[in-house]
Amino acid sequence: MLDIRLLREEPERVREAMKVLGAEDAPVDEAIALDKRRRELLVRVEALKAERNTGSRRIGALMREGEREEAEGIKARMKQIGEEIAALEKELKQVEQDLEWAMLNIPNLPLPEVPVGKDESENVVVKVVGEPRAFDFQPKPHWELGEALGILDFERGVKLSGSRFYVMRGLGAKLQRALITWMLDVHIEQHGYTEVYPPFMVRSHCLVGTGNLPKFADNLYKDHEEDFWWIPTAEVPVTNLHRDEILDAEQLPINYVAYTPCFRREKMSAGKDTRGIKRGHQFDKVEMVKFTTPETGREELDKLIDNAEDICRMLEIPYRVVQMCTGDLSFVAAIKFDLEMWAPGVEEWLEVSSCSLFTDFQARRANIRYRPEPKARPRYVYTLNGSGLALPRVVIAILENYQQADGSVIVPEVLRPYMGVEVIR
RNA sequence: GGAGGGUUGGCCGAGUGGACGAAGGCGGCUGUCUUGAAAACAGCUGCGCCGGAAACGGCGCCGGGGGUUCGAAUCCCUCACCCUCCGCCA
Repeated sequence: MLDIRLLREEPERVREAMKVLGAEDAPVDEAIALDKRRRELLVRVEALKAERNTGSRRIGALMREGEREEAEGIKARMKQIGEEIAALEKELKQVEQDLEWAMLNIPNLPLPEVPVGKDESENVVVKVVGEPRAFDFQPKPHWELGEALGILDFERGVKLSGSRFYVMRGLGAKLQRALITWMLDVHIEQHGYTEVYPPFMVRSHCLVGTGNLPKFADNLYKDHEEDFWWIPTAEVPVTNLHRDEILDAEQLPINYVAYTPCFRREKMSAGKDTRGIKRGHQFDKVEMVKFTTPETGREELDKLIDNAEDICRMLEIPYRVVQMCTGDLSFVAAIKFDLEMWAPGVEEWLEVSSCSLFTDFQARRANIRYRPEPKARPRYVYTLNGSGLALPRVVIAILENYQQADGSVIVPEVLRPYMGVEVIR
């Protein structure tokens, strides 16, 4: 959520931002009008309430003194004021609800350094690391390798749960588990993160906090009897860990890392990427989440990206860093970089991480603040997150980059202690 | 799933239809005293919103929402969560 004062004081700046984001339909003008109306109503309601409070206190005093008749007179007048208040409050409540809705549907503003562009075609490749391996045979896609090795079972996944589900078995299942454990260990031991194991189902207010609701309900699974939603990413429960809290400045930055499964409906990409394990309704991810002060947020993003890149480097898989242009930023991000690993079998760059700085956008929605100085007023923190990394796609990259002519796959060196074998065959 | 008891300020804890500012304690901050500290004493001690250049004033907040009333932490309804007991169960 943006600061309403920003809309009040610099509406042009906000409208300009909506233009470069391709979000001209965001209800900026509605919000400005509703905010104005809200304050008009508030001034009147509060004046009436002040009058009623004074009157009620007077009634109390008169009753104690036994002046019943005079009290009755004031009572009658107070009742009338009460009715006026009720009428005004009814409108006020509606205006506040409408304003809230409008504010929840206005996206975050991009940082000035974000390149302007209309869609993903104008994203900027910031750097490419590592050389794609030269094969002396035709590299196979992971679904062929995985099925032949007996470590990926698509048919049975579909039998159990339909399309976009698969089963991992044997060393395939173990490879994924090894990656989870190893990545967690790297972030905990080498990058200083604290491990968190959160709930995989959350209440809707958490999703509002991170910005998945109300706009993106379409992509989420929910229980239809109770207010439980399956998390689409660990970002949701972990960011909400500190909702409605006021943190101490010395606590910041807070660095969390969490492994969770993620659940997504993928309605938007119906029919896309249905082959293999690139895009399932359920996938695993190790996610990093940071809480920082506004002053350090931007540099912490660089650290976060570097922490994610470390995983790519240690796995010795070629990758590139892509900066999202304004038109491809997510609803909540002020700036965002993706990490993409090269997959020679499917011949594409796979998004394995998405690292974003949300400034105070999520913090305002989730009410996460900190106190800069012991006595000072609380301020909103900055939140950040990034995958470190998304599992099935790293499995794809490993299978396809480390495959051998006979269809076997060499285990990356860093994973061998976790796998217990050097080759999957 | 059933029955009962709870949810009060950073923490503990009192309260009950009216006295403006929710007692008291702890913790924290400031001051006095002291060479310094402790102790003692005194004062301060939350969050949000609105108006205002500011000083300051007002409104709201005793788990969430709604209701009764001139007036609710206090009564009623409802939801959530916690505790105890029973049942069921890995």
